[in-house]
Amino acid sequence: MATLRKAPLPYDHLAVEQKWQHRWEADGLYRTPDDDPRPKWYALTMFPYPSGDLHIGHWFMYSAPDAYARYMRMRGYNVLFPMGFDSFGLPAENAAIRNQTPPGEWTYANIERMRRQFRSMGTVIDWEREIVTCDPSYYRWNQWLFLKLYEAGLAYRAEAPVNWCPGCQTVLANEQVLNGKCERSGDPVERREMEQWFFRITAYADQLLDFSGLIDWPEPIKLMQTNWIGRSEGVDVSFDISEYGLDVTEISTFTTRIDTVFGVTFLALAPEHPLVSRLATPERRADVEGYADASRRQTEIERLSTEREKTGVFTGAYAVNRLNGERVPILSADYVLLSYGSGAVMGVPAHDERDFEFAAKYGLDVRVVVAPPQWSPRDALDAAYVGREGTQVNSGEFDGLPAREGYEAIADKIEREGWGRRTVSYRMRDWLISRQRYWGAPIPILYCDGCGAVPVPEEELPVLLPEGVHFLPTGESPLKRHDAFVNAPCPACGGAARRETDTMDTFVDSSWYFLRYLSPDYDDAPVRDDHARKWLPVDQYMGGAEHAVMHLLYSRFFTKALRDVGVVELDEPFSRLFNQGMILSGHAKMSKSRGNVIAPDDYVRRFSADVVRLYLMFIGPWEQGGDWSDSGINGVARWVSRLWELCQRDPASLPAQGAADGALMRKTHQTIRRVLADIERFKMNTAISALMELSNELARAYDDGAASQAAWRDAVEKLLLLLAPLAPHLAEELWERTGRPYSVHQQPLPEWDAALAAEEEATLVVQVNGRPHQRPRRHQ
RNA sequence: GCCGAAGUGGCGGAAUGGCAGACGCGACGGUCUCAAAAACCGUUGGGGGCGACCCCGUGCCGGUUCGACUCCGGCCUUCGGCACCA
Repeated sequence: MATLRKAPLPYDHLAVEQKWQHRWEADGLYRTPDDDPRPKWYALTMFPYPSGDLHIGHWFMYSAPDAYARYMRMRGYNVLFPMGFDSFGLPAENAAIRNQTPPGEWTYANIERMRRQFRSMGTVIDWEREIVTCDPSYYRWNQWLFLKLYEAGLAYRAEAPVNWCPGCQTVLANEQVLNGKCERSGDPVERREMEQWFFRITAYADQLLDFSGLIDWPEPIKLMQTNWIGRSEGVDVSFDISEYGLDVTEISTFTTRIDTVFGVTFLALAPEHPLVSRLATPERRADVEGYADASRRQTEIERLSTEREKTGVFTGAYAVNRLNGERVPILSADYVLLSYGSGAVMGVPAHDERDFEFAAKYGLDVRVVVAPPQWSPRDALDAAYVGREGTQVNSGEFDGLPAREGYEAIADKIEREGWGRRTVSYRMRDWLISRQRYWGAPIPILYCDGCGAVPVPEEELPVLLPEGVHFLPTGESPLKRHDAFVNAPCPACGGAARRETDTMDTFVDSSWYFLRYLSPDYDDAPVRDDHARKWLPVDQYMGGAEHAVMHLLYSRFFTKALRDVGVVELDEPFSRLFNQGMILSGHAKMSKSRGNVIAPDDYVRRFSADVVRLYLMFIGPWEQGGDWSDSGINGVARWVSRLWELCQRDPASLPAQGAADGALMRKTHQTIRRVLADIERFKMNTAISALMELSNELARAYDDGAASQAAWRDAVEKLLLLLAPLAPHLAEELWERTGRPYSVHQQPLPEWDAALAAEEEATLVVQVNGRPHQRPRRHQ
């Protein structure tokens, strides 16, 4: 901290801040009563993982929401602003493996430290409502909710190809794989065939695409969710393979371009498609199975690489295109994904870029069936024509129709003939929630040889995580080797059964945590009905955009699913959403290896929590993040020092009438208007700069003796009220020292008067040819 | 490749159709001091002029408008998301 300002603040900030923190807590100033008659406002910020320290990113993330919550309180709302810890997860387990400390011990020690650090911020958080997701009193309800979804058919177990992270020794949900790598550890993800638990989020795809229940969400987040869900309308059309005498007589394919079906020159099946090996002719079998094995062995990264040349292999079999009776070859190709549509594609090289590239490589025919404008039958295509504008050609009875009409006419015929039907496909997959790790909520299921998968009865919840387990360096879950945990009687038949040893994805915990704050100690349900009715939905949610398709989508799904099983009456969890940006240091992400980590505690000791908070908000618009600079925080400390001195000036020496009274009042009302509007929109940076301007003007007016005592007192009072949400300790201390009644945080916000805020004289700018001309002198 | 966001002084940023650069940082000059730090005062987009002032300037090229950082079209760069989704 070499460049930091050496002079401390002109007051003992540590003593002042502790004094008020204790007083507020002793008075229960920030308790949120459930029976308060004022209108409710549920403000929520994403809760942290208890990694050990409240770092500067947390301070950045919580300063603006705290100011916002305080602002809403002063606007007269009964504001709920709770906090908790998202405390299941891998770091605790990795720490346990490293030093053989139980994950719970490590986690709770971290939570304790972070609670202290949180308190040093001086937030408005109601700690009586704190929740800790790794606590049995919380995860009991996680398990209970799982059972509700299970009963409703929304939780199911299935064998499926899954993403396996070798580093984390567990499977991952699709959303948790980025570019073929584990979102957490960065290890390349492998494909495995495993029996796992899923939540049927796809059943809600259309509801999740409907954002009409939201009041104000960033458009980019809605768009990301829309793209992630990836709804496509198209047609399922089948091709005849009855000539092979199998029990399966047709292959179904999904297409969004049924207008191009007369251009089909091959069929491509995913290598894992069950029909591939059955259709392969004896002489092709070895090649086909070798190809399937090779694609199975590829990692996600290799398979997903778009630069890679498409590969495939001929099965030796043919399928009949029922629209024109043609026999087309069936190939197996790894650009076809088993998990999308039916895992089979009708190949139309003339009108699909991928099919075109594939056909070029394997010498397959290219037949134009949607003629581009200005196209002549003699023209060969040098690329696929994917436009929807064009005329049907080579398409039998549909020739001459515009392709858009051809699409409908062909779809009608297919439905009439029973060859297929219009349908919708989604990119989104069901949510894989099994994790092969210890530190999570156990999935409350038993396996019995006689009865199969049996849910743990509600009254036996929670299924407790056993303590005192031994961790192997491989990361393998100790639950698997824990006989006392695994062996349990079957609830159905009383015979010997084995417990599920997988735990739930920690995103399950955070999908409903906003409910538990409403009745954290309630024992009969995850949330009390009357409390849910009073407080929900969350009015303003705040947090990082990195959760666009994970936490935010999961929470929306959970809310709708819990509504449907009767737990809550709610369509959307979060009415308004605001995303903050990221705090950087030296224009780079903070990391230990870069050595650019900013430790907030050091700065708090030197400058006060208020200065750190003010600086983090002053650095720029909250949604854009910002770059930490030591000289920047010096500037805020300087301003706080000036404010301290300024607000305590003795007005006794001021006159009864001041020459600048009008100007001062105008500035005061303009400042109120600006600050209120800015905090509302999370533009804390401009709210603070407006206060700086007002304080500058106040200082000038005092020095010039141009303010009356009354105007001075009024302006200082409004300045302190506006400062209260942004610098709560400083405002409270100055409020007291200027003889005003405790507490500034129980005062209403000042109001502004449009007439008083209006400029008294307008400057008329004369423009000639659009340029200012003869700029008038400004009158002082 | 597709989708989205953003490009403004030395730096963080302000202004979303009306005097570009508020507020702050940094820098420079000054006051105080034996000296320095801190604090305080002043100057600070670039260029020109002794001066009142003048010219240029918001990533690039065009357009709309009396007037564009702001709206429209096309490009460039950076960041974020998705990435063979048929």
